[in-house]
Amino acid sequence: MRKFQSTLKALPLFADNTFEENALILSNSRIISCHSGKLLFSHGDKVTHFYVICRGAMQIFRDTPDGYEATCNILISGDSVNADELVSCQAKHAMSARAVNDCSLLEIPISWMLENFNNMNNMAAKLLAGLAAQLSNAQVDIEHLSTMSAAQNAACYLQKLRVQYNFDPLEFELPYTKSLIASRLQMGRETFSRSLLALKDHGISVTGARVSFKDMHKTRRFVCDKCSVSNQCKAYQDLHQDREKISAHGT
Amino acid sequence: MRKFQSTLKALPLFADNTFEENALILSNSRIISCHSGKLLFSHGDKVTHFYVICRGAMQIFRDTPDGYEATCNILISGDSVNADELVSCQAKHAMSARAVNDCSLLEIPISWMLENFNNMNNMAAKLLAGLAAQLSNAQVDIEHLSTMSAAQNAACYLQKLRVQYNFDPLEFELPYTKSLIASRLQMGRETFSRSLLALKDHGISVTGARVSFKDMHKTRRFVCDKCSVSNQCKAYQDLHQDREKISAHGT
DNA sequence: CGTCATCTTGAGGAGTGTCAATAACTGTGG
DNA sequence: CCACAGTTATTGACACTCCTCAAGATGACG
Repeated sequence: MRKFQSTLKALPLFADNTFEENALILSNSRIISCHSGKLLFSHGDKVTHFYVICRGAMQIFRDTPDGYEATCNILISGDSVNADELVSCQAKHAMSARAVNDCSLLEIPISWMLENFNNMNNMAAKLLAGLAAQLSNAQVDIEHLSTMSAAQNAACYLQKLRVQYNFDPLEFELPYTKSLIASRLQMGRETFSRSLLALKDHGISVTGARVSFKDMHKTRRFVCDKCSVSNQCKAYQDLHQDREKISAHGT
Repeated sequence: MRKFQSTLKALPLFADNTFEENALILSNSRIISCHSGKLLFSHGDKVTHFYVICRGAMQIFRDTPDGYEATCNILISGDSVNADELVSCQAKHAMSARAVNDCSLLEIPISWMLENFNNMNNMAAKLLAGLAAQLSNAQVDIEHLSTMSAAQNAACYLQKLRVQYNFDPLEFELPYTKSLIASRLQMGRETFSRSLLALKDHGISVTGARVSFKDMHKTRRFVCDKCSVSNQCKAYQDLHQDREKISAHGT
């Protein structure tokens, strides 16, 4: 168990805990691996555990009435998967979660979390902060959906990816398939494809999975200003520097 | 100050506090009135206070680049106005808030809240629960925006109003102007108007501000099932019974 | 080289936003 | 009680965006 102490230290949620507190958590949890494509849980399943991503990315989605699946979010290392369900004491999962690539997850029983997270130094505050950040993101998504074109939405998402992964500001590779991104943006694959073409006029050229920003001036005029900066709240600001540490340890 | 003890007791956020705790809160806060149409705060203003609605309704909105304003939410008695900003320690308001009708608000300095809410029995948990509920609502909104027609959206919102205000299940009057509701639903006034006409085919007839449900079977097949039940989390389930108490005392 | 998954491109149509004109409602003052 | 102005709501016509279906292209991998 000792070897996972550094894993926990690298997760924002547990970073401020004492050695003893994290040891207590580790003795009541497991680190599981979830290989690419595997369902972690499905809509309607009983909520048994609270999960935090140590490595990899998870797609959170719901099944639409017409048989498709719509992606609500794509979470990465450091993110809590179901903090909202923990807090609102939901008995059943409202969404489904699937591994986008090979993942490591910290798995803590819900009952244990409910009894103990209030006693740990900053965990309640961190959970609050994480929820507030998620809410803020959701509100921005709503704003984007209702006021911006598909192309603007796509451009904003590319910006967000750049910030989230701390990518090279000029060029990077899409970390997910285009279909997944389109689904995340609540649009059809075809519309996303056409949108990427349209971005050429606004300083972003996309060939294959390679995204490159050619003219930041044009781009900045086209996207929403909220997406060029990190909208994480204070407690999560250090996350970028931590990502590498997290990935290094979470195996 | 004594007379406001019952006002606080009626607000879910403070209902579980002791007499002494609420006395402490009252001695560090004010109850202000905000008449219809008045701006409580604007986007960009410094965040100085945490607000809870005792009576009336507040429109939370943002200004769109093209000069209009888009409504994010309409909050009513018992709701916290800016719990997210409190928790994420934002220095400036991300949205604006305006009174839809004459309101009473509990106004607590942010600094005091930050220092003390962790010490009160259940307040941190209540704030968490409230945020989780808001997040869940936002996610449902996204789902609705991207998968349902304008008419379905409108029908769902009518259902939600019925639940939120605990209205007669068969007939009620819209509590806001149609323009405001349309804005809340992220659609044009005209589209909302046409949607209401279309609802006749699905068991809902709207004439003027009067909404009546004629055929629940048809309606239930048309709307999303999440909107017919309260999606508040446990801590807020008692709210319906409390609303009258709140209104009675919050003057 | 074939197979499978993913992505692109084209054509057509449903749904919603926009503009403009008209109608209904609200409150005020004569 | 009625006339008036101001707000709010409805209705029509039109354009545009995005979804859908269908076909073809590209790429990864055995």
